[in-house]
Amino acid sequence: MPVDRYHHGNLRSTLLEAGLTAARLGGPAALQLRDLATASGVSPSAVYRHFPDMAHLSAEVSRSAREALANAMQNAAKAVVEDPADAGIGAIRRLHAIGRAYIEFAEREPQLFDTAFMTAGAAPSCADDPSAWDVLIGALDDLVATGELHPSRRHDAPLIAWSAVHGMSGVLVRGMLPLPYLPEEAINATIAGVRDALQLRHPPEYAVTRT
Amino acid sequence: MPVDRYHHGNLRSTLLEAGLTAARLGGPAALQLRDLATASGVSPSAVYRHFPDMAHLSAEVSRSAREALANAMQNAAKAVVEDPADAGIGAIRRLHAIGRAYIEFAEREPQLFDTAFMTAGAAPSCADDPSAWDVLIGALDDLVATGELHPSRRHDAPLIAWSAVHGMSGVLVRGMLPLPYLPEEAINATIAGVRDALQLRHPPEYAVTRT
DNA sequence: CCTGAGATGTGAACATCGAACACATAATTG
DNA sequence: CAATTATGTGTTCGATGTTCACATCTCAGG
Repeated sequence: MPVDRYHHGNLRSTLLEAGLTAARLGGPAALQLRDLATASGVSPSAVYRHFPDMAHLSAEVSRSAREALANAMQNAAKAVVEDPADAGIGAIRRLHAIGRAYIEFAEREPQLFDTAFMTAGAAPSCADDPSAWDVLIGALDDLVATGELHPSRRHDAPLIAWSAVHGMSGVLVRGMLPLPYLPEEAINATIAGVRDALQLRHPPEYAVTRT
Repeated sequence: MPVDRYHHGNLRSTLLEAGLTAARLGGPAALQLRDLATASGVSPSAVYRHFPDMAHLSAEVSRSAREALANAMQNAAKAVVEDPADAGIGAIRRLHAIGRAYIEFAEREPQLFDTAFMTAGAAPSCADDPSAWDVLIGALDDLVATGELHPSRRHDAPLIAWSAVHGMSGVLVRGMLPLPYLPEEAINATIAGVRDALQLRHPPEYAVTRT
């Protein structure tokens, strides 16, 4: 249908889509105005009708990447099955699930993860969009509500969880994990570390020793 | 002395120095061949006599930044005073010190920290240089030697400490710390989280409540 | 049904960037 | 002293983001 029309129709969203695809494959460096314009079947100057700047386009793509990350976490949390006999176990498993989803997103889509957090000290706060942070806050509130997390630990809990999970993601994305460690055990160690730091129970399927 | 000479003398180190200064002020984006050449009082093409590529120059500057970080950690560890009555306390305090030094380096020199870890999945391993990782390993071995860290926790310990400290650094550098948290308490929370995850003692001066 | 105004896309510029080349100059070595 | 190597210059090239005059489409109001 959209062939040979002088006007594109919805160039803005097409550019963002092309940007997301390019970022997934080549990271922030692949976000180039001329490439995205060509991929959208349009001349370079047309971009400026929808974005004041290449930086603004990149920022929007980065925001989309953060959204995709938050969605991955949310989906992982929803996939956790509740234990009817023990409400707290579900909350603990959800925290594990979102942490694991975060790191595995970084491992699965390293370039996109890099794009998500490429802003160099620009953003004054993270409060612009419903983000991974909010998903984490929700999970921690659940833990307090079910009595699994002591309220005195609630204040620092997001900082501990966020820094550990975000840090391990960055390590994996940059290929900075030294030998002989493997990504799989690194992820498990990080999740377990957060659990121990927050003094949470060990839910059955995440028991370290099984024998 | 070095005026109006056709040959610079030691252009390579001058370029690296200029690169480090530029990175400290403007981050990876400020590492531009022409600027560094001009700052070194030399024509752009001269750079290629000492580096095959701009990417190689940037990589060297990045390596220098990682070195500066490792030095900051090492110095912080050396500044810890031993307790003659309790050898273990010193080891615990050294772990705290190097973690704090890492994060505070990122806070003090965000652009340089960004430059230190700018490589996008390029490096296959981190084993190229005596790095922050080695300082961490040394501190953890000390903890085991003094009986403060249980040997069974030694294996995962570097992953836990590294991810948490590196992650909080990234959060602070990118200005991603949400309100109402302050950098100071975020740093304390991260250090305390690592300590709890590794089940270490609380050394006196880092006691949370003092009254 | 026009018709003109605003929205959207094009093409040809320009400045700047990393890079490549031939050439100039210094340092070193036999 | 001669010649080979090392190091720096000047010019040029392709690619990139950006701008501007112009072209084309859309659509509301006579």
